Amino acid sequence: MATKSKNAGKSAAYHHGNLKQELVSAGRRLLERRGVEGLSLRGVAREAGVSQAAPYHHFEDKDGLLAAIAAEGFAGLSAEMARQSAGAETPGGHMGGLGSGYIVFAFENPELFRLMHGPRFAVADKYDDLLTIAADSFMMLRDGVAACRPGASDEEIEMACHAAWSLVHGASMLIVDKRIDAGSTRHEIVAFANQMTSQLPVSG
Amino acid sequence: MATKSKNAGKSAAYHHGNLKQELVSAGRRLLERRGVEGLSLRGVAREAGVSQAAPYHHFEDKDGLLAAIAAEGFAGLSAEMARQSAGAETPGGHMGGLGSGYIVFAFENPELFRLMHGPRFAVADKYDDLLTIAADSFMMLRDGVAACRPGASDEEIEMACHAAWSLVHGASMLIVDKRIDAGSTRHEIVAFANQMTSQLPVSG
DNA sequence: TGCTGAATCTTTACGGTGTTAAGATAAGTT
DNA sequence: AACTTATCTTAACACCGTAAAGATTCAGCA
Repeated sequence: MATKSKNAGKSAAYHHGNLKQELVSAGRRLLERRGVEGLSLRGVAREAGVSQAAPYHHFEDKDGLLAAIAAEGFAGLSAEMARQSAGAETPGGHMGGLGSGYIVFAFENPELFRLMHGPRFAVADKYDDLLTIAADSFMMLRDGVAACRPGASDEEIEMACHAAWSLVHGASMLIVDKRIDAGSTRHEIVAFANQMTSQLPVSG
Repeated sequence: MATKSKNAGKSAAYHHGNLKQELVSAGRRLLERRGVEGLSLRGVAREAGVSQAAPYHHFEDKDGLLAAIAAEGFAGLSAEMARQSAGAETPGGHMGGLGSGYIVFAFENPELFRLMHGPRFAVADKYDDLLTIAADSFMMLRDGVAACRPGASDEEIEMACHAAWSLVHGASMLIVDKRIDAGSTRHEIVAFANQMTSQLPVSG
């Protein structure tokens, strides 16, 4: 009874409720299927079953939608880092988990990872929300590094943090680009990542 | 005298001699001006003063031209690495030079560096020429690492090499994406790169 | 209940893009 | 000279991002 709220029964032609989120989901789906280059706004609208101009009522332009997808990506990255580092008992182990999480996320979401670090959001006087959420994972790394070096100066910590970030980021990129073969299963990737991070002075 | 060869005087309407190389050069020019996303095949043809379909007589498609541009990029990368490491007297110093060259090249050719590591050539059953020349810089790194660890096993060397590569590649990417500020002059970048590579066990 | 304004979606259109097919022109060969 | 081949142009196609204008539904108020 009572088609009171939105979309009571099933026939959601106009106004189907949460197009915005559905466009983001459709975008993520197409992203891993066709790659960053093959991702078109019209294609996303098609996938969501909506006309080509509909997305413009929810996003300023194509980059706006991509920024929303990238934001979900950064949230997933932080979550994976938290997951892999949970339960570690030493600062070094915690650090290794963070790095493994970073690399595992890239391995399991290659196109999303590429989008997140593409040239689109480098300017970013817009997209500061994106930069904020993107900074989360960096802060996790920095805290991990700081915990490994209790008495170190700020400069030392910053440098070690840059090195750790560069190491895991570079490894992720090279794996995604298939220039390094780190295995094909999640388990192998974790092992590779642990060997990798163990080369850093912070976790020694 | 004799307008014997090609393009004797000046008026090169049809057949102006070396369109292929000129398209690559025009592409590199537009690349740093408008970025990877803003680079269109029609734009390159325009810049070279030629019709929109002319490039198809020299390259299979747009990716073919981009691959040629990327190949020049990898050659430049190897050259910069050789330049920065020349004259080093210790294996560690040599290693640091290689890393600095890598990072300096990325800093000075950001869009080219992005193109070189974009998603386009990851498939690469075509483009194996590109992969070959791209492997040059990697082999320089590997030899440098091996020289630092005379008695090490192959596995150890490979792992250390992957770590070194990841470190300099990640730093380059993060600098290009403006997520790390490593300074604005070539001198500052070299200093940053040296601090960075000194965190690796290979150069200790 | 019915009316009104706002939110949402569609249709249509414009210029730009990658790519192909057909024709024009120059260079090289015999 | 004529012929072949390489090179370049023009014209066309489907796709793309985006804007303008119209249609449809929803929410609140009489």
